[in-house]
Amino acid sequence: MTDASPTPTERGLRERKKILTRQTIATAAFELAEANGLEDVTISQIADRAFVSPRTVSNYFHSKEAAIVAADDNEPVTMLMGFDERPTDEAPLLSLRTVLAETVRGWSKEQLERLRAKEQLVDRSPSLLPHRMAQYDELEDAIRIAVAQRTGADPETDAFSRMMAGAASAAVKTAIRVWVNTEADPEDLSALVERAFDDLESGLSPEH
Amino acid sequence: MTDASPTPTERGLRERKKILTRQTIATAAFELAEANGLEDVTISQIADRAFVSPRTVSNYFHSKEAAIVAADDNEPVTMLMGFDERPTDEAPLLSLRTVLAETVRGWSKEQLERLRAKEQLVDRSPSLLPHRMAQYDELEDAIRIAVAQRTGADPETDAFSRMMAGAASAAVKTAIRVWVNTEADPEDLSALVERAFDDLESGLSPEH
DNA sequence: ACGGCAATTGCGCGACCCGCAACGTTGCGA
DNA sequence: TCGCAACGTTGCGGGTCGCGCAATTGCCGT
Repeated sequence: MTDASPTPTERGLRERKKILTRQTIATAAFELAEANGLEDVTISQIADRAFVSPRTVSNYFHSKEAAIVAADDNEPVTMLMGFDERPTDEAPLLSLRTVLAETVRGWSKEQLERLRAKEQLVDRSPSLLPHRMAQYDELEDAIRIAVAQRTGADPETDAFSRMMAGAASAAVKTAIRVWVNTEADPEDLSALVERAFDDLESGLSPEH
Repeated sequence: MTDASPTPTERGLRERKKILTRQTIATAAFELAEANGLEDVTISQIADRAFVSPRTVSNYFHSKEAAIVAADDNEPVTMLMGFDERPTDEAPLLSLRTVLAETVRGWSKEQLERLRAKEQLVDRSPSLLPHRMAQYDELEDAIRIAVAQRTGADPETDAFSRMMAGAASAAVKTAIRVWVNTEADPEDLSALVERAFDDLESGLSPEH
């Protein structure tokens, strides 16, 4: 995301098509960037590949960087699906752990492959990094709001839900980064998420 | 930062002047953005105010956004000063807590005021957000490397140091965000940092 | 079926990004 | 002290981008 409005809960064909267009553009941008390198991609190329006009590309994204990074959108909203169904008295950190690990476990081989490719592309092209970070920040926001809603706190000023959200999104980020940097891929991504949460639950004391 | 190279350890007049120029440009950019709004600031204006040519502004920063956000640089490297002097057997989280809280405590009234202004500017101008996030990511990187160095782990693949870094930088971020959103400013920023670390140490269990 | 509304498009302009080459200053060793 | 090599700064130029505006297209609901 990074751009535009809150994801509409897809009413009508109209909304659906809009989302599709967005994905198409993002995917086109990503594929071109991976093939040609970030610098050699222009908005026109992206537009051509996505069967829209250059102007439309700009309508959906501020910049080509934002478009590239939005490819294969692992949307925060999607990742948190199921959180509200967890028992209200459960510790929020446990709910998050469960839901996030579950979500990640559900990702297909192809999704995972694209995720890895995306992370590696970001590593190669530093100017993508800010936009990637903004995505993690979106996840953090979504978590913060969900947690605050459960605990009845004010999402803006409550330190605890903020800390929780920061820690949980950091866990996801950590798992992904370690997974990407581990050539051998000895462990499953969702297992890495679990391990990251283990660290959190143990107060980050060095007893690994 | 977000841009350029690792901060040189200021040898020679040359390096010093370069850093000064950078700061001057960033400050000019920030002040203009705060006065006129992000959209109405041009590189030429920034250049004029910093007494350099527009081309030089581009030499220092990829974009005006990056320049604005770099104002009053609370550099990660600076924030971690003192970490290496902590006893080697101390728990890394405690070292971080101590050093970061100390650093923050050392910020002057003016620095704090600019920090608040900067955060609020970012809130008003969403396209600054990715760059702001990249700054926090830089802090995270610095922490990760420092921690891995102490524990002798590989900074790239070690999950624990990554998690630690993510959590610690999230603590700083949390403290700052809460502090900014708290109109009354009832608590000191460094106290908020301490509280965030308290949450971490207690494994984020909801017993506040 | 049709009226309205939202998405898409083309145009145009001002800003931006960056390679290149010229210029001036700095720092260092002879 | 002097001179040269290295480096920061600048102007220029061209390609790209971001976006306001207005016209057009095509879907949607009644």
